Amino acid sequence: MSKKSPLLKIDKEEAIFEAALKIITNKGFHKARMSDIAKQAGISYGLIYHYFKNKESLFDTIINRWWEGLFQCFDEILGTDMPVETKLRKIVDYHLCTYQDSPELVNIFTTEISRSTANLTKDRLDRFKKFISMTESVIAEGQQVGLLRSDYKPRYLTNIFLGALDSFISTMVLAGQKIKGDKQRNTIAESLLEVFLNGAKSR
Amino acid sequence: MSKKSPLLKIDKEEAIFEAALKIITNKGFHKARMSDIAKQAGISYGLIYHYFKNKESLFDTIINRWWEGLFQCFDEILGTDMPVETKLRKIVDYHLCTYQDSPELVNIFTTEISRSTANLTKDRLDRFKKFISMTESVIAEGQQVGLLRSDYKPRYLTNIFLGALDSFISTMVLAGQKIKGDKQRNTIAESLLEVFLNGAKSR
Amino acid sequence: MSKKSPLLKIDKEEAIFEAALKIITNKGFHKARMSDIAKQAGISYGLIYHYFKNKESLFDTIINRWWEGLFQCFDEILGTDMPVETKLRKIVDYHLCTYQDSPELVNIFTTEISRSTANLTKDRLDRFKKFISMTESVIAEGQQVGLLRSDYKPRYLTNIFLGALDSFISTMVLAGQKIKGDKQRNTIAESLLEVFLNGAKSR
Amino acid sequence: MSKKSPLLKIDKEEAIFEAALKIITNKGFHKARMSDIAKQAGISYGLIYHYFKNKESLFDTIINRWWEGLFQCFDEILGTDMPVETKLRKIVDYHLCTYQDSPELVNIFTTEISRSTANLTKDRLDRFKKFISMTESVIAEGQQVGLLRSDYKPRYLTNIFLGALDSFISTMVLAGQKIKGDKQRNTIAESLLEVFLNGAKSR
DNA sequence: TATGAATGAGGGTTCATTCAT
DNA sequence: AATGAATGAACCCTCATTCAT
Repeated sequence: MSKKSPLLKIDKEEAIFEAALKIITNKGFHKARMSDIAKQAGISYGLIYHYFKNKESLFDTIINRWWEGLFQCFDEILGTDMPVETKLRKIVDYHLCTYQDSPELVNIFTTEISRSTANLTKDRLDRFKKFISMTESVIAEGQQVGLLRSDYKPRYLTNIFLGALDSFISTMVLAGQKIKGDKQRNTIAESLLEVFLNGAKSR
Repeated sequence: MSKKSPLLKIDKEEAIFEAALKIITNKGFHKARMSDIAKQAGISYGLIYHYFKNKESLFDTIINRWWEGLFQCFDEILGTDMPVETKLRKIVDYHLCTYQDSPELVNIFTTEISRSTANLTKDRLDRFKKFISMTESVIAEGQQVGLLRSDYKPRYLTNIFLGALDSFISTMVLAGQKIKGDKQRNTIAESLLEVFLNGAKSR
Repeated sequence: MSKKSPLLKIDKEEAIFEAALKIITNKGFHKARMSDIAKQAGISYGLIYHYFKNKESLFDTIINRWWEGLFQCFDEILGTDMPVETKLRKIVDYHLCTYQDSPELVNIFTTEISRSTANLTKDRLDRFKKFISMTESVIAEGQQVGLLRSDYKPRYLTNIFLGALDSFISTMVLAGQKIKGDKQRNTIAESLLEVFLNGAKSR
Repeated sequence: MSKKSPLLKIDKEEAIFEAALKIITNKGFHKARMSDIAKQAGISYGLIYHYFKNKESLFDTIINRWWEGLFQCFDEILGTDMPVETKLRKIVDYHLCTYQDSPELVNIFTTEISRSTANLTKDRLDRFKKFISMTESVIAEGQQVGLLRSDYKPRYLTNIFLGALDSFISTMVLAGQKIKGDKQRNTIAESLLEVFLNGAKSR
């Protein structure tokens, strides 16, 4: 019988993770202090270094969670015969669902990685390029099957697609908006896709 | 014939400005050191402080240049009877032309302001909101005149429009791409607009 | 028996305090470097900032110690029926005793606060004025009970009294003199008071 | 015929001197910037270096003016047969008259030299000690002729005398008081001297 | 003389990281 | 595992002084 119930290792690590998400979201990676994160997590700041090698690796852990989910999403998409519309919808859904669960995670991805060269390491850039090119392969497939117009480079259409998606997220992040319920999420996903598919449809 | 051609005051200030653009683009605002900027500008450390009050104000000067150009662009658009397509085209052109002239300026705007809450001051957020709402007014006009579908909120279409635009820029920034010549710029602008107008067109 | 006797937290803070006293005494507040103080205290540079917010607050802590002692001294004086001579003697004794214990503290008070407008904040000036006016109230009481001549403004006599006191201190400070033992302190206190009381006595 | 009447060399130097007096009085020697002084003097700050070697020497020039006047005062006193009361009165008068003419000069002497070890160089300390010992010789003479009590060391009485004098000055400086007219100056001088002479008189 | 642009050493402060307990 | 004191490199900014014109 312990007087208090200590967090398990995994819980403590998760607490630090969540704290880092919140602090980095609010102040940005550079202005986020390890002491801020510790305070937010309710632990002493020396302890962070038991769970994470350093600030950089804490950051990487956050970003990894994003990429792992996203690449898992692509695993379910690529090489299957599901319709291109569905594939695009899944990409959109991954973004919006993650935003629903953890707006901070999406925010950090958007501000610190997707848009910034400041924190860019080779590893990070590589994964980013991989993400772009996997999306592009879906777009290209859409052009091949006649869903999307072929007079533009696949890269152009990819930019437009991801740009529209990204912009929704960013705007909500900046405005501090939450996605309230699955219904609102569906509305956003559908309007996004419809405008894109309509605009880019083959004729 | 002078033995050397010393920089005029205005040139020196501009040299610092350009150096700051380059350094901040490469390292981000926080990692950019004033000493880096001085070295890049080819001047001594303290001289920056003759021309700019401090790092923050140097940053503001950069951002201001972007906003001034953009708001001037809107001055030529808002309240005129030019077609909505032309208005949207002008917004796109401002972004692409500025990118052509000074990719760094656009990059900094995109990474440090448009996406980041880290450097956000009230002033900066206000101007950002103003930009969004001015764009929205053009979109809404498009809905009123029957160019754009009215079953989506103007804010949604605005996000899609700006998102697509922003994404193009960001991708080029990340990839280190330059826009080569006016012809390539036109192609980008046209595909962007056509996809958007098609996708969002009233029917 | 411990291998070494580490300083307690409170001792470390006191060590910094003492180091600051010494350095500021020797070089003045402005020329005193935080690194000097750290070196003198035998600690690393950044540690000072664990104990004191910044240089200014370290300075304030020093000054506060002076004022707290002095105001406590007045608490024991004001509103009591002890003879005016005794009250004045207590004021003199506070100065001389503090000088005996910590010449640096008195020196800093004298040079950086009592005489200088350079470091004067509103708070500091207010406390100084309070000190003057409390002394003046003792002098005025001496005039009322017929101990001191009433043909001069109480403020004049106060100046003469405090001036003589201050001058003793300053001279010893400048000369690096120490008060050796209670007997010497008594001699100084008595000659000071006798000359003042004689010179200012009612007749 | 010049469009404006340029200041003579001596006037310009004097303008800098006066400006330095004012600025150093307000901000203290360390916080006083050369650019502040230049602005106050109405000249460019590079020009100060034509008239004064550096900041330190500008400071010395100020202090010298004080000492020169004071030592000249002692020249008229020492070795003459004028009564000791008159000699002391002349010392008091020099302080008060100088304060009347240039409160800043007296203030700087009081705050930066008489009380501070921060700016103390050997030269400055030597002159200060010379001043003390010349005053002491007058006091000692007073003891010899039976005007002042001999049971105290001359140095003690000197401290009391100079302390009272100094305190008047300091209080007026801190309060921003001016001496209005010769009559007020006389009152101050007389009360000071009377209290001292009474208190210290032989019996 | 006169200007003010230019230089750069110096110092306060922050904060990631280490380490003794 | 946990704490937080301790370390010190890094970086912004100031300002006395120099120098080209």
